[in-house]
Amino acid sequence: MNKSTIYDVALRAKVSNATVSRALNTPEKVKPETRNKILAIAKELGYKPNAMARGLASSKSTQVAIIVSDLARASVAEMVKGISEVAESYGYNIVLLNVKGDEQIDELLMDIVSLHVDGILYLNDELTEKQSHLVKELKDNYLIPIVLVNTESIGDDDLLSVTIDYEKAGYEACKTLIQEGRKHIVLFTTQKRYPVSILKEKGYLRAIKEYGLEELMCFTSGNLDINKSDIEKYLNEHQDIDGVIGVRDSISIAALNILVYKGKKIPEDVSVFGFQNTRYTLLCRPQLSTINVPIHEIGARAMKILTTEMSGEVQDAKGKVILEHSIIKRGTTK
Amino acid sequence: MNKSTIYDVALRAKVSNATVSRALNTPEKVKPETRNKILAIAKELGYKPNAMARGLASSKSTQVAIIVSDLARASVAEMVKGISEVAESYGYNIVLLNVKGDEQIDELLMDIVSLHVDGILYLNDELTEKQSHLVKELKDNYLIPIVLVNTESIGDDDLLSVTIDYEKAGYEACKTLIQEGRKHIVLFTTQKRYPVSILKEKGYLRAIKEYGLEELMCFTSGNLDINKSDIEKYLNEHQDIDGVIGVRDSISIAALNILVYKGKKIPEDVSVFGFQNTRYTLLCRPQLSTINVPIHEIGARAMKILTTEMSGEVQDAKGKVILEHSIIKRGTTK
DNA sequence: CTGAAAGCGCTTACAG
DNA sequence: CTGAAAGCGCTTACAG
Repeated sequence: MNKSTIYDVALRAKVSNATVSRALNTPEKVKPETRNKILAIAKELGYKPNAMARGLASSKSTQVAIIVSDLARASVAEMVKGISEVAESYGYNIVLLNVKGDEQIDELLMDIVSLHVDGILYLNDELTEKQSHLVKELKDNYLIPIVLVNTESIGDDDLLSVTIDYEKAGYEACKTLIQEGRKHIVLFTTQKRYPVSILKEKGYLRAIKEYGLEELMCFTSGNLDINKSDIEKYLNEHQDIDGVIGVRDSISIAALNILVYKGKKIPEDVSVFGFQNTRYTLLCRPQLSTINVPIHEIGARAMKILTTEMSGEVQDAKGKVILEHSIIKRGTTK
Repeated sequence: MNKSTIYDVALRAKVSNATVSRALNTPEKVKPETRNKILAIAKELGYKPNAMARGLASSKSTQVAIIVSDLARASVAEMVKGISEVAESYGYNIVLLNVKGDEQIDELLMDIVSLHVDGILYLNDELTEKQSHLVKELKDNYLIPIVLVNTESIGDDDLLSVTIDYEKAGYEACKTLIQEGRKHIVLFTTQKRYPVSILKEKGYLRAIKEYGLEELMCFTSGNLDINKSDIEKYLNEHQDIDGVIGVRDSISIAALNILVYKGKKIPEDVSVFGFQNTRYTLLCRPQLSTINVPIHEIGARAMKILTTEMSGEVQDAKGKVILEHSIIKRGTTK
């Protein structure tokens, strides 16, 4: 059993607990001699500051909440991994919170208030209007720094966000297929109206209109199993499709597989394009062409903004940071 | 700005803060009349108990640490999702911690001590001997409940674990292929010696020996990119392979794709079998036959053990809980 | 550079 | 059923 407190260290070092605290947190304020002695004793005693006590006294928890919708999705998991690595390097611990739709969002936010986290990374691309408003309220009422990650706020909720230009990405995805000579390009998107999906659609539509092609959008459930039948039905009714874009890699791959089963050659007969560059893209056959999202940069930037806000230096409570994405061509495009 | 404390509530309700605390935590100890009044005022004031203060006073953080190696792996992400849902239903918050090999494991554990989490879920199937020992030490020195999830301890570190019988699963996977008439069954496993991989290998070997077949094991890096060349090389050198088992779905799928590119028909020429039943299995072509791991049951059971240990009731500090797995046959087996 | 003291916001025996 | 009081383990002005 090993639970020494700051007093145990102070006692052994023959100093006050205040000095021990300083030796640990602001070493420059302590005479080197004293400091070294304290540090040695702390180590010897296996002293580990109690984060709760420290948090209570300093009103800083050194915890950041990460809010996700569905961690089982590769894009989400990969992003959380990237962000948590950055957060750890900043000395923050991650509290992982799951939003399941709009029902329990109130509880969730209450929970966060209780936790007194130093900041919130909201990386739920399935952000709804209700959530957007509540998050804004939370920020305003409790002055807690919040950054939306890989998504952006809805309407006039001017929340900070770090993301890529999904409209442009959608445009480029579509244009890539157009330039391959595709004439009948379908966009498989989500039934639910999420900000990011909508942006991708806009970009797709812009390219379609620019080149005078036909708009072809199919709204799938987003659920892996159900998607399949939605997509299958659509492709059966539209035999002339020669280009497919999915708003998620998983959707694109579902379509890819169906196309192959229908006897299409990829990419000879049909080009397929995804979004996010998840691991899925490497496990399908052929490997999926997609939009690459700079996960680590996004995570790093979001944490940077959060720390700046947390330090209370600059409070530019609005603004959107757009990072560069790139197009990755693999086997599903020519 | 909305930061009322327990005193604000007490003041308005004309009671002591102790009574407010009781009304919130042990309502049966407060007269209904008083209780309702307090609850109403608390709600009106938007009072949210400060988790750090509560934790400090009660020495219970209601936080559980989840330790993972690589959240970007589907099996890990899906498991974390399942477990965090269970933990949330128990009222615990999740602190997500990443182990990156053996280097920073000491820091990580120190961090956990500081955090004063109520329990630890160690769901790193890439568990090493060093980690196993340190975790055991942590448990013994700080009396903190720890459960290994989907993995098990090494050597004589008698840590609690909740997992499936991976030896049996390996045996069954191999036997499934044998019963399809396969004679040259290779096991693609990881170079690094993890407890779970080793169990799968044992099971594979048991079936191979039982039926007098040839042992064929190939040790891959575990890294998605590198795996591919390892596997490709192996398959080129062993043209007679008619059965493939991978210790992870992703490895099996990598092999599956290579086989198809080599002109093999799946499952006519070669059967392929995976482990874990991740989402990957639904996105490959054909869909992968695999061992299904009961994620939610594992999570639920692990949390149950943790809460029991945390309550200090039973302290059966050793023991292995084995849950039932199942075999899922899809398109990669006959 | 160091110490005494107050305070962070709760919980929990102890009395009554 | 309720209150006064001590205490959880730190931090941080304030003095010196």
